[in-house]
Amino acid sequence: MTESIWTRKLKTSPARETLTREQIVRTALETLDAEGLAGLSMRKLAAKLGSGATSLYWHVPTKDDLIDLLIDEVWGEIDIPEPELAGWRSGTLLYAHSMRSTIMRHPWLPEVMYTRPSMGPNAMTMGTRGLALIAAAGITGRNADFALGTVMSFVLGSAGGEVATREMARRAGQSIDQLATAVLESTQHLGDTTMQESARRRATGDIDGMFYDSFTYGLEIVLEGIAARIKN
Amino acid sequence: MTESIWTRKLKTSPARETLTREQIVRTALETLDAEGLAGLSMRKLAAKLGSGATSLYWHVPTKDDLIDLLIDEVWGEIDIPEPELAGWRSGTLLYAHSMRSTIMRHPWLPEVMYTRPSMGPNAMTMGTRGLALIAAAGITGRNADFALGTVMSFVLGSAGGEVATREMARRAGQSIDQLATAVLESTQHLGDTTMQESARRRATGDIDGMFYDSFTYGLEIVLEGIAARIKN
DNA sequence: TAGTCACTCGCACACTGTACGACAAGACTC
DNA sequence: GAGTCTTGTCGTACAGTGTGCGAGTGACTA
Repeated sequence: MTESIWTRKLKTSPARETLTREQIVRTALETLDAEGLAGLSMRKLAAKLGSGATSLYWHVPTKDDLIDLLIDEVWGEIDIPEPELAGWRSGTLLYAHSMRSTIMRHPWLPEVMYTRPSMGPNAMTMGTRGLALIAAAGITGRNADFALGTVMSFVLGSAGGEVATREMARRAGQSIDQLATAVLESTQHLGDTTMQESARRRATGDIDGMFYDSFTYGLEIVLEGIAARIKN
Repeated sequence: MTESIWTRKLKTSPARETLTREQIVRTALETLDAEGLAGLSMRKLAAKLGSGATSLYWHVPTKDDLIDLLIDEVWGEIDIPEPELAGWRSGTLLYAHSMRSTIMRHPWLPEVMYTRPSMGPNAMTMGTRGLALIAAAGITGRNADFALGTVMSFVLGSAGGEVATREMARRAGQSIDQLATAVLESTQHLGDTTMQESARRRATGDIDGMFYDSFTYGLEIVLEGIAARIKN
């Protein structure tokens, strides 16, 4: 007998201070949320971790793979209720809202989604649980895939449009309200009264509320359309 | 009197061979369609035009601005029928299909859309004509903006998902069918029968057709949802 | 003939992802 | 204790990126 387990356990635990993939993912996520996709470079990330730039490549094959990890990490934040508890309709409603707010917390998501559709474990369970909700509505087979796809497409498209607008304002150094009035002014020069009115609606009143209302209105349309499909 | 208009006109036309913005936009669009967003660099574009790299910057302030021009250029390809001719429902259907096929022709579109929402002239008229369709359905004011936004969000999300999947296969050097069977195999290891069946549906049978069916199914849901909104 | 305008372009800067190979520290075997 | 293996770090280097700057050039005007 050379050692008690206790000291031995201490020895087995990382003796040399070392980078971990979890650590990298966590820090990368923070940078991404704070500075956007353009603000994430391997060198800056390494600096933030206090390591050499190329050390990261031992833990992660490539930057794109790191982003895949980040996407799946974030999918894990989405709540999908059990259909037994919520019923298919309010369950899907909650799911859509949870997906939306996850995207709002991580505004870089839509941009990368259209380059690298994630197939990680969290994306998988999201699919499973989503299909369970749709199945509770009585839709099965191919149509279940389609119906779930419709909800996800809408949420991604809608939330994506919102983050894009906010990003545009940020880039121009304006608040969204300032951007809205700027757009309104630019429509004044055109003779297009339809767009003028639309722009005026956006420029006057609470924009955050309008984004939210737009989302719930569209979600209602989608859910109502699915409900109509069931009855027939 | 110094010159006849005829010779004068010839003189006024570009005497020195010179780059034009239209030319740049056209060539950039070709490269983008052929090689994707990552394949477009200012140097390569200039080389393709037979000019020095920084010459482009006289005609276009920055690469991002060039992409804005390209986005609006492409919006111009979308057909939006007059509501008087098609009625709101089939008019919106045609519009959505036209938007989808435009995105499929220019697969880089979704990716850039979520960074730079376009506000160019073509985007404007697209908005006007879209709102006209919705107005024909009897929806006005805020709700018209919302309803149109729902359709566009769905189309963008759905078509975006499709191009992302195709892009993923391309990157892996596989056909979409090969990708689908690869995904099916990867689900075999998991005990998740729901996703297994879903993956099997995708792996067996015509994938192009399935993408199309998925789109029309979702579009039907959206239109039905809007129709339900009108009746009440 | 001189001057102005419209445009081109080479150079340079700061930055990117990442391949490569040298290095080191702890763990394992004899 | 000595030697080898595994795990991990990191400096250097390469090929690329967007673009600011300033010099240069051809055509037109006064």
